[in-house]
Amino acid sequence: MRIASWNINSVRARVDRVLAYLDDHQIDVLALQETKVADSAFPVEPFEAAGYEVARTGFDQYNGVALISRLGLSQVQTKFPGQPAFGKDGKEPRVEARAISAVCGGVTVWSLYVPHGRGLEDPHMSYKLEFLSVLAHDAVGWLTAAPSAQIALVGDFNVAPLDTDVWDPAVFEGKTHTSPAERAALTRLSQSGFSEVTRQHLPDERNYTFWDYQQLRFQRNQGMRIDFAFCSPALSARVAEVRIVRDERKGVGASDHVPVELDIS
DNA sequence: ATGACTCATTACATGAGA
Repeated sequence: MRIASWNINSVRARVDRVLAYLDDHQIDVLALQETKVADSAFPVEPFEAAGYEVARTGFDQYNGVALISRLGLSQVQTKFPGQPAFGKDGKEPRVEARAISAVCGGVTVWSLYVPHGRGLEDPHMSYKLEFLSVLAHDAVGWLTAAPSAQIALVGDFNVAPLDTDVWDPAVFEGKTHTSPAERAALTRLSQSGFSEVTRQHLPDERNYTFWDYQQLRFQRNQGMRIDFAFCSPALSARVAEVRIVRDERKGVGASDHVPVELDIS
């Protein structure tokens, strides 16, 4: 069984690329983030024509997550318990489309898009930390309830845990993604009993999953490692191989993130 | 030397991303 996660930065702009990727890489379950589309406009048909089922949640052009599976797709949830809401400038807070889960091939897969944070003092940062804190709390609860559960928490976590996960740590001083608070929030998730399997299998430094569109970041290999896969103990034991598909950053019309793939035995 | 990001939107400028 092969599970992949990919921040696609608009599924409509890249549906052909995703279809080609599913076929070329023989992906069984794909978790997408930043689909940037309302549910009513999601391109479900091309995926169904390729033999996949689709579950998605999206309200507008922001955020949006989806699961695409050819191993079944049941028990869909479009938020995790306690998932925090966000409202800017006094607007009514809303639980954004940043989490979706389903049971696919016997594994509960969560596609997660952690809030960006925007700035260390921005209200969006406390939202980000709360999002990760509640997620870690839920994760502990899921394992307590079912220690042998097969659960994968995959997605764009918007945190670079190590200095070697960015091309130049100095660039990020005073900014988001490398701050102690953000790193601590992600550490709490790794202390929940879940293991971050991409680091386990791919420990090499500067193995990035994102390169900004600006300033020739990809050509200069100035990237960030911010996409991860936290697996429950029973699922971690089945992870045979992990790949970061760097080639998907190449060419016209690439997302700024690349897929992360897990081979499950 | 050049020109320097991409996406979506009651679009032609703005918000968001990281």
